Amino acid sequence: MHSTKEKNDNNKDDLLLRMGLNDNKAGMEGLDKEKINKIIMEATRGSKFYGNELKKEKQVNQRIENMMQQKAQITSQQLRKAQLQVDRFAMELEQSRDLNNTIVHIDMDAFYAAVEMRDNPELKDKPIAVGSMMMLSTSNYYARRFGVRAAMPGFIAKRLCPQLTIVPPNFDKYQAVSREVKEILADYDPNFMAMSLDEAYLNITKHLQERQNWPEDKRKYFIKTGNSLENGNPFQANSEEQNNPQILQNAIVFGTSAEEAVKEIRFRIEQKTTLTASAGIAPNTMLAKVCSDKNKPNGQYQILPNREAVMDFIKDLPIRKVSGIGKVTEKMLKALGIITCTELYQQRALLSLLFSETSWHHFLHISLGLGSTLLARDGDRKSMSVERTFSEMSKAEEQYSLCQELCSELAQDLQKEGLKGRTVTIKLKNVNFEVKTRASTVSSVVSTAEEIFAIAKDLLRTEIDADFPHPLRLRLMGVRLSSFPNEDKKQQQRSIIGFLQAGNQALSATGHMLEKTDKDQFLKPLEMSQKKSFFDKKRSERKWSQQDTFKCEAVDTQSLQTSDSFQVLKKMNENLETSENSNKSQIFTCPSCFREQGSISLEAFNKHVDACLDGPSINEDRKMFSCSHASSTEVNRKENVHHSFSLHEKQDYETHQKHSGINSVDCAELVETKGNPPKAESVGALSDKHSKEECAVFPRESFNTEQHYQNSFSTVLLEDMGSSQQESPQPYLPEVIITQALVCPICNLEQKTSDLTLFNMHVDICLNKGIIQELRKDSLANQPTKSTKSTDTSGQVQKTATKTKRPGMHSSSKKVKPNSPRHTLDIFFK
DNA sequence: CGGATCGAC
DNA sequence: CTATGTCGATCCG
Repeated sequence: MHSTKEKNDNNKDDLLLRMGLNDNKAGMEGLDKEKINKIIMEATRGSKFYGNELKKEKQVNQRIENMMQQKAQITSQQLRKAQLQVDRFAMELEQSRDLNNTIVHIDMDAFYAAVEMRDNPELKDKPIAVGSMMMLSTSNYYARRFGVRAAMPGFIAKRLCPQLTIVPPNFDKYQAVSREVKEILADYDPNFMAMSLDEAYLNITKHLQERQNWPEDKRKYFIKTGNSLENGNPFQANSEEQNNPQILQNAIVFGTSAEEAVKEIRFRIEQKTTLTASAGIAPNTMLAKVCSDKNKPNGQYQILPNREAVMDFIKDLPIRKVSGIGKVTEKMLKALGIITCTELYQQRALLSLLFSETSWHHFLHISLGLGSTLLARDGDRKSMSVERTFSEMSKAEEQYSLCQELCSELAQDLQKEGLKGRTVTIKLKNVNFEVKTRASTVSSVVSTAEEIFAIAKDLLRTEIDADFPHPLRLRLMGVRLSSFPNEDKKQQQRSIIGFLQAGNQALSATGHMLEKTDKDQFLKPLEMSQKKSFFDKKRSERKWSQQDTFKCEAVDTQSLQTSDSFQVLKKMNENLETSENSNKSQIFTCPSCFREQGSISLEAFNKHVDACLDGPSINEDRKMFSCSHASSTEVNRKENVHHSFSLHEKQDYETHQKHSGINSVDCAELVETKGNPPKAESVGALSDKHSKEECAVFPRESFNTEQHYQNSFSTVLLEDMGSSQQESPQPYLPEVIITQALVCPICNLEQKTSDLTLFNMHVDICLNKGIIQELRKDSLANQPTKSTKSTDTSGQVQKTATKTKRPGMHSSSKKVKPNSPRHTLDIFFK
């Protein structure tokens, strides 16, 4: 449809505008976006690859359509309810916000290409890429002006930029350089986490503390003006850095701030390797990563450790920039009108109904600017594999022998790490780019080439037979081994600890444990798998995941007018304080109708709340939510706990990278050179954010054959903070917008926010500061029994309709064991 | 557990 | 001619 297209284009432009990317710097050599797209299209159209891309695109579109149907069935009550639940969780997250760490993300600029240019002067001032005709790992900024990107096949890059020099990768060299860089990084955080050869996270919190007392000497570095830097002072061109560090003669003194420390790191890297790096400084890894992208190349950016700064940064941030949000997720969320983090936050209730628990939790973290503050050493390897692409192979005999070869290679790699596993998986990709995997698990571990091949061969044979009389026309084959046994001793220990922690988490569910809710910590259910069978586990997870936990939790300040909120909260707190055990008689005030419910059991109270919520006579004026994502209170600083892990670098990964052909797409590079004009060369930069954005091979239009979704959605993009959340079969009531200043009744300070949610959070925190700790201990002490609540729950409430299947909703791994009523209350009062 | 898919580098 | 390789995680059946 015509209008559809227009809308999309507008959205895109808008996005680009917000990202500050939509200017094509004219005058420089290079291509504009249209030309790039055209060339790529021509090179692509009609190829098998393209056909498969279209097919995949259709599947994604289908998923979106399903999602939209589900969305259409959601009632306003369900949504309201979800809102309460989600906001309760958001509140917990807010309280667990930890701003006390200084996390740095270091990212070498166009790493492989930069190394090649450094070591071969011929390549200076030329567009180059590292890789092969088949696939490029990275390109320099010059080449990027022509649309040449990482993850692009070389032959297409050549069409975009005929002068392009493609140099084959020298992984050994990159590794050596990487080691040099890591030596520097270790000075600032011995436990830093290397993500690849060119990227690492550091927690420099401790370093900064010590650094405060350092004499100038220890922060003083001499500028090397040796041969390698014949062009003069490497720092000279950088106006930004010129001010701060004191430059005296040939030395620079860096300050004691985080920003200065990171400048020092980058300075030392450049001095040592003649390569530049970019960096991001923030209170958590998620933000640091995004930051490092902001002033790339050769720049840095800091988000100051206060909530306001974080929220400000997050506000217009396109979700796609966040690690973990890929092409598909971006598209699905876009279908819901979500592009920025603010929009992601605004739709949180809906998302909780449409996505799995892990997914919407992740989304909520992102939209609140939360992330991991720990650099957890990554655990033991879970699988090892080999795969290879080749020109079409149709003879079964060749296929078997190739399979055998792969098994041998795999066995070799396995031997290096002394690994044995029980599951063998083969991967096949045919000439149409369709991928299949077939797995088989045996009862005892295998590791030799012969053992693995015996299993892989059977799997392969089955596939060949299945297609008989036709041969398999393959372009890729792979073999993987997984299901490694648990390392006995340690594993058992960990298993016990893990179990206890899981218990704690389920019980306390308060800030304490929640600080770990980042992606990294989310997972790790492995301990449980020993106790229960897989299916047992799944079953019990499902059982507890949803409905059960709902009732009393629905009580939430969010839904209340501020004054009422305070009253109710206070009252409930009093009740809690005085009543020893939950299920006895207590006095509750219904957050929906605001009537005291007298001395009733929790179940009864829950029933009442449900009735109130579900019933027709809902207090329609009730404030749902204001959307502002803006600043608010400075809150709840946690103690600075320093976790130290043993040094761990991802050597495995890198080693593998090394002796496999062209891999490791340098996806990290790219992007917006606009806001901050790059120093030397490299201007222009075509819009896309390459690291992501489907490695940009295809013009968006080419695959978007069915964009009509965009229009069929009733979702309304919010123009300002007060507008309704979204349209649904039963549209929402307009929200009440609080215009007057909000003054916290506890601390008496005016809160600079018009966002009720945030204000309520503040009040809650003020109110409960002291009490919470006690409640936590309390709840831990009183291990709740499972109580009658679940039956109670099943008795009424939703159940039907939309509860079908949303994209997954395990209460994955760890959490949410049965919540006792007592516990639920506990959660509520934080 | 098996298979497909996503995402990162 | 010519569109990677390796790993971890999630979700669904």
